[in-house]
Amino acid sequence: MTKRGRQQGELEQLILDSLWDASGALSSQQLLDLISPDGELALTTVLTVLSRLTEKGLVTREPGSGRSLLFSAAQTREQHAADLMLKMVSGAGNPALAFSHFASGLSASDLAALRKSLER
Amino acid sequence: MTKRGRQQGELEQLILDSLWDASGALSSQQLLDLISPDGELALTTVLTVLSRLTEKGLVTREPGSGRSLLFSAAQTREQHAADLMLKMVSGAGNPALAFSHFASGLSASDLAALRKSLER
DNA sequence: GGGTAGTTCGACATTGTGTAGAATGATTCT
DNA sequence: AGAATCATTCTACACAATGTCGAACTACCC
Repeated sequence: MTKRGRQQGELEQLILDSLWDASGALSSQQLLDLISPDGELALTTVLTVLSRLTEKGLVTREPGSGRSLLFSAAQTREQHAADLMLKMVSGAGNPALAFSHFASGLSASDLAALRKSLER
Repeated sequence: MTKRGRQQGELEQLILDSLWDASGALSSQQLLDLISPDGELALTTVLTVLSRLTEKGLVTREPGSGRSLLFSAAQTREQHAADLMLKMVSGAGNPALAFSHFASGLSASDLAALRKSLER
């Protein structure tokens, strides 16, 4: 067997979600306040995860005021979800069949949204 | 941090794929022959992975001839892919937006298949 | 120039996966 | 029945990804 392919951790996901929910870019300290208001986590923990997410290309960094950095998600939450869905399709065998299962699992409103997005 | 919810390893995927490609249920030995015709892997390796996949609910086992067991995938490849896609949708934030990204990433033929599967 | 806020480095624990030898248990052969 | 056989389960170890930080480092501000 050769080597592996990635995972998605819980804290990584939490941080990504926080970045997506935020209006703009956030500092590490702001992230910490959002994720762990009770001071459960250390700031360095957040920073470590942020650098790992950056390595994976999921987060970007830009200089903020002074010595600090501002972090933001590299893609929107929706683009990210869509990318993952597309990856599933490639490994789905018979896409037409997969789509029909997929469609039957969608809620009525999601189904309507999907139809609409295909209209153009 | 509390507990996790995992992903998919390489050998696990290979075994799932073999089960999906097979016409019917397979014995551990048949699986081994498919996956590692050169005898690179040990039979116990395959069995360990099979029991992990069974724990995850991805593989089912039934009694075969004699002492042996027959393994098969719990769902079709397409159902599995669809389930994963549906899970993405729930975490996608704005599904309508996710769908439009998704649609623009599909090939023409996949797009046609998706449209058709929504027609009823 | 020294203090400080914020980052990077290095470290250690936990868990998931790959890998397989040893132990167990059922089937069959004589 | 007792022995030989052979598939499964148990136990174990290695390695990578992730969670978690303390310590060291460094740029900025006064």
